[in-house]
Amino acid sequence: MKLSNYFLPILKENPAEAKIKSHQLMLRSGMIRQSASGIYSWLPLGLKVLKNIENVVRDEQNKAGAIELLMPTIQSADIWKESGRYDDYGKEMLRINDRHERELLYGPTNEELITQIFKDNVKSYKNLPLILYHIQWKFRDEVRPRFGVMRCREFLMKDTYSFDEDKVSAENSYKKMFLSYLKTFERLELKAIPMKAETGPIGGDLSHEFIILADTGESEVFLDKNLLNIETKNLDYNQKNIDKIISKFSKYYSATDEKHNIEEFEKQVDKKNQLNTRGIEIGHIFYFGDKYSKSMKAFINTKDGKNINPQMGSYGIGVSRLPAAIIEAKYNNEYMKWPTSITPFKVAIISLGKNEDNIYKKSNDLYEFLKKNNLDPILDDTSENPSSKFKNFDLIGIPFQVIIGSKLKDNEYEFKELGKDKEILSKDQIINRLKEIYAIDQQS
RNA sequence: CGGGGCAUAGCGCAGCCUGGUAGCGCAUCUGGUUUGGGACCAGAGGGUCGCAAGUUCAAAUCUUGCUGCCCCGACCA
Repeated sequence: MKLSNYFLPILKENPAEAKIKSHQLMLRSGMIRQSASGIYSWLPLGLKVLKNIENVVRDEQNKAGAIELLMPTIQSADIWKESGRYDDYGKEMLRINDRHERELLYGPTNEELITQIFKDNVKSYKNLPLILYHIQWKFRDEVRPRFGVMRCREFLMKDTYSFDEDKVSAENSYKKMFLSYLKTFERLELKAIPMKAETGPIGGDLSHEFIILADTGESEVFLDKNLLNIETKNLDYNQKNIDKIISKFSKYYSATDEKHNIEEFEKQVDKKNQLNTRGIEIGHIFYFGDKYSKSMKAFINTKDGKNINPQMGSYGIGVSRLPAAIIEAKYNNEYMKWPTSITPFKVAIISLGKNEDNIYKKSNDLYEFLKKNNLDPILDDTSENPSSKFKNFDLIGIPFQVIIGSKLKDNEYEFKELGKDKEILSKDQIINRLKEIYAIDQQS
């Protein structure tokens, strides 16, 4: 992409309404714009990040054996009456009437609809376990939307639903998702800590929140510092592995303020390892048994000819919250640096030349070359001042820059990884370097 | 929903107290100079001052009502 043809409305100053750094940065770097309280448009740069995150999440779901489908945003009130949640959900649910005065709603979650789909189409234990998911927009009429896309009303969520014949099998599905979440957040370069959680309106008896530590987080958390050192790289989806990693995490104390128990905390955790800080919830998993399958009368036949309600779980990741969460976790007050797995462009070429001079031509050649090699570059071909270009690219956080100016010889390119020193490289060296970086990333 | 605040050009703000028909910086457009860390000169465009009513010869400014947005709390991916 050439910047002169792109849509990247950058703001030099922080809009007054943005109070936390992720919100400020997302507005300033032209990622999002607010259209109403808690409702946002995603501009091209923000959309690229969002889509890239979505793809990482999707890839890990697929690897865990979940199968993607797509349910609508608008649902009929009928199924919610059946499960009993039409009244329970209260004002947070956006209710709509159509022209025939039929009651509809903008889905805040999809347990009812997926159970309906399941019950209409699955009858046998032979089809279990079954794990289905979708990535779709949700609406929750929050009492107080705030912090940009962090707590907004319309948001993109990945929600997965598992169906199993019995509790043991259901717990395996739960553990699979547990692992999948660790791997997903690892790829997003986030240190996510699973914590035992309240089940809330979804109900059930087993639940974990995945929380990243950040001063601006909405919940207070208490944990053992040892949790921060648990290695989550290169985990496979085999049962041994899953049990091992889960037991590692369960060994140490962690809780949100809701579940926090001071006595246990003091007893279990050495003074020097006690950490009391704030966190952002980026994922939440639940096992809730037959809560929905029972109320909505979903049955399957077992091997010995009985009819039973399947055991269910649901698993959410706040996809549209993640760009903000990643900024909160990674922005160091000087520059933003996107993880290579989700960066909106793989490399920025900053041309300091004028239209049609040699520097411009050299920049353009490199641009075409990188493009051919699938290294999705963005070329700043505008006639802005150099300093303004540097500031803008530091702001939008593309992790690698190639700067081309008059100081360099013909086959010299200034290569810079954000936060590190400049190097002078040749064209081939740049390609090789970038291919290495991004290929390694794709393998994980 | 309770408490607090704000609303003037795309963004950041001044003007309001003491009423006289709107201004600054950045951004945008034109011409020229400049080009390695937010440049310079000259010119230009852009606002029914959130909406409505009232007071007044006259309202961005005073009064009342409404709406929107932000912050703190209870709720959540």
